[in-house]
Amino acid sequence: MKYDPHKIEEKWQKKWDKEKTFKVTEDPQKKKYYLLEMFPYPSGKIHIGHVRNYTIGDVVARYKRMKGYNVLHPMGWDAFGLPAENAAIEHKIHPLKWTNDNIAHMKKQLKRMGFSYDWDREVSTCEPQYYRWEQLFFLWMYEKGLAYKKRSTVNYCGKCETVLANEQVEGGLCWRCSTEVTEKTLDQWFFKITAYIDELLEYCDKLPGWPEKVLTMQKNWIGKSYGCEVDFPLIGSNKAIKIFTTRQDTLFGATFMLIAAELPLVMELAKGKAIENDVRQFVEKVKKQDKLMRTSEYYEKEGIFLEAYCENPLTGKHMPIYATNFVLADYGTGCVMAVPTHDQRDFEFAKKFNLPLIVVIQPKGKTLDAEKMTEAYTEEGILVNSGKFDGMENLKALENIADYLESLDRGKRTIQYRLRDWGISRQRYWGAPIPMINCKKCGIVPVKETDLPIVLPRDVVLSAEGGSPLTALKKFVETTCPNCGNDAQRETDTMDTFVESSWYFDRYCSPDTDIKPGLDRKKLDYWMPVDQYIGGVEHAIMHLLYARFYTKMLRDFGVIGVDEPFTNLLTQGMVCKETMKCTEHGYLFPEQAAEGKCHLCQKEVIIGKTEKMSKSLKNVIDPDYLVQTYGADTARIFCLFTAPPEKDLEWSDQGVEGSFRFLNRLWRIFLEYWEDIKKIKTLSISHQLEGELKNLRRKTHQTIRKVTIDIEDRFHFNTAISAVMELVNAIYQLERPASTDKIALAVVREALETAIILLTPIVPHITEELWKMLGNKTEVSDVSWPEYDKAIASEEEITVVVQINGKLRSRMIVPVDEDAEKIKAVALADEKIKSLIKDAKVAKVIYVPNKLVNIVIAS
RNA sequence: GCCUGGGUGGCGGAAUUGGUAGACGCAAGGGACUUAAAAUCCCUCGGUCCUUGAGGCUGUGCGGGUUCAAUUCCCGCCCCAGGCACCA
Repeated sequence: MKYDPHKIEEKWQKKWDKEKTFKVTEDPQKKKYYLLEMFPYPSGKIHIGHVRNYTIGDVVARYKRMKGYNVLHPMGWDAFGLPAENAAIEHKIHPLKWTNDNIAHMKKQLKRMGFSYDWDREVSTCEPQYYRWEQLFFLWMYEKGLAYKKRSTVNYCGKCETVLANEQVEGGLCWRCSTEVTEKTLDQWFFKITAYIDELLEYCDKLPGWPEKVLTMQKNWIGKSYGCEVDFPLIGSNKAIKIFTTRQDTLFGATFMLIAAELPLVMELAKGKAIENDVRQFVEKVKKQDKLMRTSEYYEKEGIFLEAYCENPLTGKHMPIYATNFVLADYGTGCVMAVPTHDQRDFEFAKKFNLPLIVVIQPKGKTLDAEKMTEAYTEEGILVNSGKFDGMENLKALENIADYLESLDRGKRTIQYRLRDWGISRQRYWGAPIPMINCKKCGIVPVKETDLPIVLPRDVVLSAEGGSPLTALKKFVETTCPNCGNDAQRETDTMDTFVESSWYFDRYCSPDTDIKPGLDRKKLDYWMPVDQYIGGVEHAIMHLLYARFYTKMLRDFGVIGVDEPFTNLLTQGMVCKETMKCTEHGYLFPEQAAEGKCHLCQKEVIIGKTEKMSKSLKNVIDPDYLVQTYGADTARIFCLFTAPPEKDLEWSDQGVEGSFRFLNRLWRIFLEYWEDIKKIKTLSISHQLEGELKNLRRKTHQTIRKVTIDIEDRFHFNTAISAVMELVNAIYQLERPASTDKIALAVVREALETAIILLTPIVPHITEELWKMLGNKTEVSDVSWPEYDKAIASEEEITVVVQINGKLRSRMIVPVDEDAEKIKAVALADEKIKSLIKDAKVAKVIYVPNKLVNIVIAS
């Protein structure tokens, strides 16, 4: 009987589907476990990254189920987003149809993988019954001032008359028509994430189940810094320029002022001067520069003198004011005091424009000369040229100078954050409508709660040009003001799709609740928070921070009762692959570049960088072929075996074969013993064995220990699988006992049963089949996770190595936990060691129990 | 550029707290079985040197350091990946 994965897998999947094996309800008698994987964007087909993510999750879900937990393991669709609109434009399919077709296909693929989802809880975010609650929350947020409108800039293509996503800008040009992208200012909706900023930061230290690196990234993203706001009076005016600095210790060295070019203040200062036109041109130029690159160390620092001066509040010296490209408008006040002697960027700028340098920090034991400096001195030191603060250590002076500024009323201590409020407006069709109305008389008016949901209309035509199709749809836009009853217009911006993904895990707890607020508090109190969240590390900052913010907000609305949504987080590494490009036809799918030639023009394909698999780069692998050729169990075990979950996986076709071979090996050794072990009972724990059988039984119990630790503590499935492979190898190595040797067969049965149970979360189909063949009435997924016996698993003898000066010289086999002095004596008596030591003096003998002896000799 | 990770044989990886570097698997080579092939089973497999041994030296991105002992800790550098606020 051959191992036939397709037959076995489809049989069990049908059963799971029909019997709703993985459906769960709240059961106060059982301990709950909420396992969540990041839901997918329905891009068309599942990719290897999904298979990896969901296999990891499924192993944990099935493992916890066997451990006796009531496991919630849901799945759904992050169904709004840009690709649906692009598909609509390119293939003339409505985004809804495109999305739903993709969902249907991907759902089939996920089911074919054998994942243990409770499909009755499926959620699709583009459905009004989902986003209506998000619109309700929006109204509540508006009421509390947590949603507000503010002017902000977007990337705009004048030719397409369309707002472009960052992804749609290629080297400053529109991806469709290559027109130069410009900045456009619009009134947009923001969520006030900064209202929760300190709680978000504090809880970074209260999430022990999160990877340290993610918390560090979030802390840095929030970027809390302590400093001072300082006023620099404008000469010839009663106004002042306000700056933020964390380096008030260098204030006496500030010799000029820098302003971000896009600040309105720039044109105000230039107004009416001869340079006004030049300044305007400079500002336009800067606006076109890449925001990322502008602040780079190597980017050309540009600036223009505004023919204006301000006064240093401590020295009284006049400081020329420049507009520049390397100061960010949206951090701090957008103005920076320049201290060329102690900031490298300021130094370069000062050299370029021939501006004065004053040293205010002297390093210990050296004297800096402003004339001879070739770069800024950014280390610690002693203050000079700083009035009454001279001689003070610069770090200590931070406090004193802050006090002084406050006493002069020229500045005050402030806290500055890097994190900005969350802009959620999108000038797009395929998203949740923002439930607001613009009335000429009443201004911005919220939709009445009773009028929700504002359903996204279906009958729109999408094209590459002309902006959001909602704006053009009269029947959607035209409405009456809920306040005064006059004609008014609906908001046509839709919400960022990160809004949907900020609460879908709540909705899974009560997916069918259709009364306000769409979340059943009782059910949420049972399931929330998520015990284990698993997803790509690329979401480490934005998605996770937004979800944390939204959770705290919903808590304050009384909708849920938890402070944080995810107790434990596993960030899996990405699946990466090299990209392939044709000079004429752009990125190519692997099958479009067979034998290194473009399928359209036969031109040589350019192999590009290795990057995260993504549809836009077309460097994707279709998991269907894996399932078709080897079955879902092989695809699952391969994804787990190839690398530990948190590590990036660079795709290679090698290795799948080996995973398939292992399952066949398990199948064959099982068949070898099948007839003989069917009716054999397992041995009691206390049964004494000798020799090979004793060794096999020890290996069996050691394997339980190893696999349990690897799954429970580390999620290191690759080493768990290795351990089971070793156990299977050990069964192969045992000399085949006679059919009458009940004791030996019982040991083999225990080893095989153990291998099957331990592999159940990983490869659920083949194990279910083998378990049934053993004559069991229940299913293996309902079996309790096995416990190992400490006595059986323990070794009696152990290899201890002998080192001389840290170099391996000999090894010896000794009883485990042997007396230290005895072992040292045996090591020194070793023939080989003796001949190596000869007459040298033994300075020290170190013994690491059950591991090694290191003999230190004088050379 | 900034923030965060990572770098170990031909390849994926293992080494859990500073203690035997290379588990397990892939690829490769050799052998057995077979008319043959596939499948299967067995053996070899970091590099290098010779006196071919239960051998020596060397080896975890590069250069230093701490230690009896460093893939692991510290300092400096190189390379790769992710995120950088409208891809999700």
